[in-house]
Amino acid sequence: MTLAEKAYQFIRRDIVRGGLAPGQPLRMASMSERYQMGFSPLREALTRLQSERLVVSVALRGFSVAPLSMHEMWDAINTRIHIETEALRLAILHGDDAWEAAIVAAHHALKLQVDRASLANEDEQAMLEQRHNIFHSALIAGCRSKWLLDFSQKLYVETERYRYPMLVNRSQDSARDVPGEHAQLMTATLARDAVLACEMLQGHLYRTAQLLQQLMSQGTAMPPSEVAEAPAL
Amino acid sequence: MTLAEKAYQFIRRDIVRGGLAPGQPLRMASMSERYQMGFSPLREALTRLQSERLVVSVALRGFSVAPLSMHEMWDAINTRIHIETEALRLAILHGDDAWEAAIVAAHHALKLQVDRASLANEDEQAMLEQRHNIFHSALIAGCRSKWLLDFSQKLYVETERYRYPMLVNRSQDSARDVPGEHAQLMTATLARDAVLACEMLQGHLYRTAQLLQQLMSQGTAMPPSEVAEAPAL
DNA sequence: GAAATAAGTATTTTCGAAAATCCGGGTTTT
DNA sequence: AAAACCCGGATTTTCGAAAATACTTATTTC
Repeated sequence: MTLAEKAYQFIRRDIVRGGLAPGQPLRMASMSERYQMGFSPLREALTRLQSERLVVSVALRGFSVAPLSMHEMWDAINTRIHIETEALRLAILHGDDAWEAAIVAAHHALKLQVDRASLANEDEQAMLEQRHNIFHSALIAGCRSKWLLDFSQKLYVETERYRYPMLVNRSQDSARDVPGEHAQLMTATLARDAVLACEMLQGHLYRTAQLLQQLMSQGTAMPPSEVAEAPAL
Repeated sequence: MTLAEKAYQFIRRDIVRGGLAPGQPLRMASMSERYQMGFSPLREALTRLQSERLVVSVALRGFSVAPLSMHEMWDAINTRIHIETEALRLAILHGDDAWEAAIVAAHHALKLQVDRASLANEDEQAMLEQRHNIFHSALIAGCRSKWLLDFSQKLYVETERYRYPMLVNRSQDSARDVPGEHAQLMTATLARDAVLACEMLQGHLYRTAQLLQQLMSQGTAMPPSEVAEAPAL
């Protein structure tokens, strides 16, 4: 793996987890110090992150971590719902045996990690997040559209940024049965019930966003942010 | 404007117009020679183009122009239809006076250029393409979703790659009244008839893709490509 | 005193060489 | 003969300094 690739992963991780705060300028000198590498791989990573909207830049004035806002979060969630339900619909239409098997496998691995993951351990949380991603990706993997998968992944990362603070104070979502939602989503998908599966997926994503909005407006987590309205579903 | 930005625009232009052929390796040495600049800005531009899928790369084996295929074209077109009709629906819902005015202006400018543009002149064709892009962007600009606009623009560029060879032998689309389609699309949009407008937009994009498929399978234009099926509308 | 100018510092961007890695061909080994 | 190994040349990737640009503070001008 090249240094530029490592830089990309490290910086991305630090932005999602808040180690690099929203709005914070990313000076080449300090980045070079922090990640122990020269300018070239850092610039490459930052350029890439810019195209994923985790980083913003102004010519000749360098890069900074993209800011967070309620409005942006709802935009990302709504767009994700639109993209992913379409992808899921297509996957249910086209998916083969391997697709189904991958979903079952991913769901099982996710369940194992949900039970295992302690709230305290950072690495367990990271693994949980990763398996969550793999499960959601597996659902739509059969859609046969590279573009939908690509967009879906970009939006997953973007929303992960907002979701991360929630993991810390996970007590809040006691009212929800997230593992249950995942199971139902999988069941509907494997039953090839596109309408139901899409509804479940939409509800799953939407409820998460609502919860995040609550948390943020309570100021329990997260930095500066204008608090916007949840658009009508 | 930085060198990296110029590099990005030049290379992008050359890929879309075919000056850099699909599959062609992009060696740093020759690129540096061709565009008269060092490696750094070139790498930055190529990294950016990679995230837009105009360029592909393998670690330590460099970059090359992304290949073209019928399958990829249909993926791009279908995804574009899905994204842009949603954006148009939202724009019709939320758009204000400035949005309407911009559409009318863009449409007028496009019409002027359609009448003016000769088939021979490269620069006139480029201007036509630019105004076409501006018109389509103006339609959905009111949608209030950065992500939808972002994705839409990426897909526009991708499909432009396929559309470009068509401009050369424009005789083929004599059966179609493209300016008429644009006018009707604008009218339906300004009348806030979302259903009709989305139908027109979908048809407009779909017919273009069909025409391209015809042209390609006739081998009138374009390099190597497996010819896939047009999916049912 | 305010605005404009200029000098000095901080920072980004770019360059070109050095380091690391890959590819092909030829040689040796099994 | 096939596989494994090594070498030389080609190419990418990375580094660190130089150039270009932005920002800050001090000085001059009106």
